[in-house]
Amino acid sequence: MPEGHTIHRLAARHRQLFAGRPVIAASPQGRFAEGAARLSGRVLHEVEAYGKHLLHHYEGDLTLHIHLGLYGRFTDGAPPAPEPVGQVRLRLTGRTHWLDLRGPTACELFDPPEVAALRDRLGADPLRDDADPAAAYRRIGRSRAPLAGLLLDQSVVAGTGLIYVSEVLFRAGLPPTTPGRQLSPQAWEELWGDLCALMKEGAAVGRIDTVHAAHTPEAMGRAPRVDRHGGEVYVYRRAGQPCLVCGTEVRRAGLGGRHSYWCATCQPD
DNA sequence: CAGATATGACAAC
DNA sequence: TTGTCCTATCTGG
Repeated sequence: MPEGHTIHRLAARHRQLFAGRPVIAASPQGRFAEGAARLSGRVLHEVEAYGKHLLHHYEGDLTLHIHLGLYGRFTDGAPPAPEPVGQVRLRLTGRTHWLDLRGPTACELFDPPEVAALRDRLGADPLRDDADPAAAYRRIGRSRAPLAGLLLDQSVVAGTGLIYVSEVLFRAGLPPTTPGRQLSPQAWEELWGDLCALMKEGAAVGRIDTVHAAHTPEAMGRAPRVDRHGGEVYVYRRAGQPCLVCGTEVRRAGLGGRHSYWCATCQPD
């Protein structure tokens, strides 16, 4: 369930549970056996999220790099750890908790140059203090590519996924096909500010809510919508359903290999 | 049960 | 643009 807010939450969780002490690492599934062996017994110094990437920095300049991709997920708990069920790529055990990782796109060990290379190829992360939104606008403002694609490009903005991009464009009243260079610096400033606010709230709460108070189920006199991703949203995965604001049928179209959702009335060309 | 689906990313055409 | 990775969960029969 990973957009950037989830990864930042996981970073805080892992820091709290494991940082400052040695951990035991194992790969019950076997696919990360070598890495787990190298890791095992080291002290976890710091945990960091960068966009959708999670980094565990261990003693001896060894960093565990994890990207959950579409399917990856973590579970944790207090001992005793359950018998591994399914494909557990990595199990960490600390003093007070265990942690299981399944189905990640990436689970690998990085040395410092590899960590630096990762940072270098990632764009502005709305959840990081060191984000550089001006650099992102330099890419966006001179591109003819659709805004949705630019915002999903992790080298432009890091941590945004389909939900946040669809929703922030709805809130800005911009269709996903808007050419990047059509966005004024002021419009970018607002978009970036909204993205930061939405994702910070998402990271704090643990779900994605993007619907303004005026359009909540209570305010509009409708039933709350419970979706698998667990929040109230305007357009994401609502194709064919009425727009929460104007009633127009929400549309969906393929855009750069991903789906894009929008209301043609609230987000006119 | 088989089949479809999923908030992602990358390689190969 | 298409296919592949990889795992769990939800759907329909």
